Amino acid sequence: MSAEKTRRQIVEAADHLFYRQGYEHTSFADVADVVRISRGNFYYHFKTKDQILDAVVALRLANTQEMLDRWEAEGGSPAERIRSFIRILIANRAKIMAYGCPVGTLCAELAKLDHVAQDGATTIFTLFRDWLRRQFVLLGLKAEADALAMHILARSQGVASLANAFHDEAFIRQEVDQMYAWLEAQVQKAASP
Amino acid sequence: MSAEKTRRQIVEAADHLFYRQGYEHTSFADVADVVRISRGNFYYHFKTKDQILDAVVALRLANTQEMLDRWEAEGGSPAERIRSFIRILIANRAKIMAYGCPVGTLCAELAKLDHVAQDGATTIFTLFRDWLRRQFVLLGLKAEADALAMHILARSQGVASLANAFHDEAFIRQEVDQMYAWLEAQVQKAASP
DNA sequence: ATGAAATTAGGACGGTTGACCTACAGCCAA
DNA sequence: TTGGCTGTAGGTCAACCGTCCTAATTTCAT
Repeated sequence: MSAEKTRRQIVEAADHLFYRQGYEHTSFADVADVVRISRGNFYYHFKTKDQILDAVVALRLANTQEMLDRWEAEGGSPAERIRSFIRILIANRAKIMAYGCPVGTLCAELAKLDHVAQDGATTIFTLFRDWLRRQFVLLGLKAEADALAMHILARSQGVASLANAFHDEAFIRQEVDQMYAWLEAQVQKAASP
Repeated sequence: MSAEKTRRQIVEAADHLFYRQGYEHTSFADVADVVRISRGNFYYHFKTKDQILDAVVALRLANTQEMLDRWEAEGGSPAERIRSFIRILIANRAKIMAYGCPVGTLCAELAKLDHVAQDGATTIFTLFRDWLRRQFVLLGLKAEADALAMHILARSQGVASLANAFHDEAFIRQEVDQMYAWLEAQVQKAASP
């Protein structure tokens, strides 16, 4: 098996486990067991646990960027693209209820560990933030675009947090509907100056 | 020193450390160092780490209930009481930016650990939820009261989450102002049926 | 004052962790 | 065939974890 393939398997397994169990609670052995390799082989690809985390963050950054690019390429209106973002809560509702938001929970954990990769994790948020801001600018809400982006990002985080705590799917749908309505109101506001 | 006092010191130190470092990342030795007692003495008061967590959750429940009771006793309007809740974000902004929301981050961590005390931590949320619901009922919004309570709880969680990730105080103030405005709109809606 | 009970100190225990090392198998160019 | 390089296996290591035990000290009722 090629080194590149093994490395990718490690990172993907770590990504999965970090999301479900948290970074600290996941050991080398956990990841090695999933990939079915020895701990020694593991060490060949990654010298430290921090290096795995860096690779996982890089993977999530790439996956996020790819998703945002795809939404942009699909050619809908800015409003429809923002709805795609909101729709994540519905599409991933099962995982969110079980493990929370992958980005939010990782940032929170690294903040408590005072980990060096903290900024890297926050960069995933920044990807969403800048992308959303751009959509609001396209909607003609240039002055408030960043605040609107942060607002909807915060709403999503809040929904994920409580959905995780209460395991309440109806709550997710209810809040998502409100976010759609809120977005529609912003679109209207932009249309009538 | 009385056993009760030592025990209280342990629980308060653990409460503090669990908030700043997380539950798993905090060891017996960490807590013992803060309280300045031996690990052996520690064991006299708490047999397992889970027992400490239970005590910490109980302490937070009691403190939360006491705060809510105080707000209720202060005799303001229901709207003013809800504003007291929103104001937490401002009052605790420094800690929130550094460590996130104490309730939300604990629930998220315990969910990932699949810990038995998970439900206990969620109960703290329930305290806020029921209290807020009661305030909205008093405002005359009985039918939507629970949804409104969950909504504002989610907004708070979202603000805490992003404030923690971005360490952005201006964002907190901005969102808090919007929450005040949102509350005012709910009050108006209740007044004009 | 004295003995019993409550409280504290300090260390020992298995077990797990991240980190590290060496040995070896497969491969490919010389 | 040889020898170097890549990739894998398995084991070792010190450090730390939660847990547990015992002895010493303090407290307090009698």
